[in-house]
Amino acid sequence: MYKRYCKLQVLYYFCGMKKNRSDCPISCSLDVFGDKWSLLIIRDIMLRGKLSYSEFLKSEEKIATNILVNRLNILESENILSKSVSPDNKSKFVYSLTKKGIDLLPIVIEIMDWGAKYNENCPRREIGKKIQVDKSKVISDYLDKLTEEFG
Amino acid sequence: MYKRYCKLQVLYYFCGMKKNRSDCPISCSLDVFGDKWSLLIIRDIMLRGKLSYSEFLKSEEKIATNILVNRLNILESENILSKSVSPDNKSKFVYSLTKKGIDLLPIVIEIMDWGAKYNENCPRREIGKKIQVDKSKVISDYLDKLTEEFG
DNA sequence: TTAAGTTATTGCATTTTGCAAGTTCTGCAA
DNA sequence: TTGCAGAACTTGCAAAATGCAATAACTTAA
Repeated sequence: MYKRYCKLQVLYYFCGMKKNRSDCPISCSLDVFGDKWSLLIIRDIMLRGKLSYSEFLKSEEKIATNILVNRLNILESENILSKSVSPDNKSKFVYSLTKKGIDLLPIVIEIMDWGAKYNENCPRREIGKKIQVDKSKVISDYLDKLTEEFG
Repeated sequence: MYKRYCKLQVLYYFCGMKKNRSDCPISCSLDVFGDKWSLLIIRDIMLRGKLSYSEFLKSEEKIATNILVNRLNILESENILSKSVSPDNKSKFVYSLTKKGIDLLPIVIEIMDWGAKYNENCPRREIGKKIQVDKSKVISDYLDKLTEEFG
């Protein structure tokens, strides 16, 4: 029963919501991931090795289950994530980044760097420190890693 | 009368809303500008030479007046924008980017590049084409320009 | 066929957004 | 000094999105 609902949700997304506010690339991008949750899901899968609904749910920001389902559907509809049955556990789904999703990496890295620079209460972890030393190397290294893993 | 209200809005922002969802720098950044409008205001001032309330209001995405006031207050409270009387027209305010605001440039550029790459209906303008050729040069050129203008 | 793990839905309260209309403020010119 | 026009801001209401807690559906393996 809820599969049908899920498909409806995707359908609504494509039918009703496809109106971009303008043809500005920044505006169009924000139409897709301009909210407080989408890029955190991307972060989890991109930098923290999380792959499944239940793992995303455990993140410290405490996303609600309905919001998570909704965002996963949108990101899948937009071809940023793709969903498949886990090879390890056949009753489980795993999400992977498409090329389009992997290409969000520089945005995520820049946001992380800015956030760490201007928030005293945000400690830089390994990756944050590496970014300070050589940001473009971090990006190209992760790009290779993600391409190997998902691409 | 509305000046007092404006100060109240800022007060509410500082008192009530200062709860970051986590100490992750990405999450903290999104707590500030993770919505569909804030970065469009930044874009207008950063790349389009817009400086005032009435100019922001004219952008093609058609932000509502109450949302615009709210976001300007937040961005000012967060020390991303600063507000002053226009030297040209004393009955007018102009906003300028702080250092913290200028440092959003790489994020904005990366979002623009991604958006142009994955939206056929988003034509690349001059800056979009320059980004394809040499992104880091575009960033450093604009950084110089913005620093001279605002910094 | 049932238990355990995983994913999805629902209903309701709260918050945010969108929209349209109106208000206040400021400087300037008559 | 008054009135006007441009600019900035507020308000009220409807609509949409979010947050929360409880529940339901699905899948596989035993």
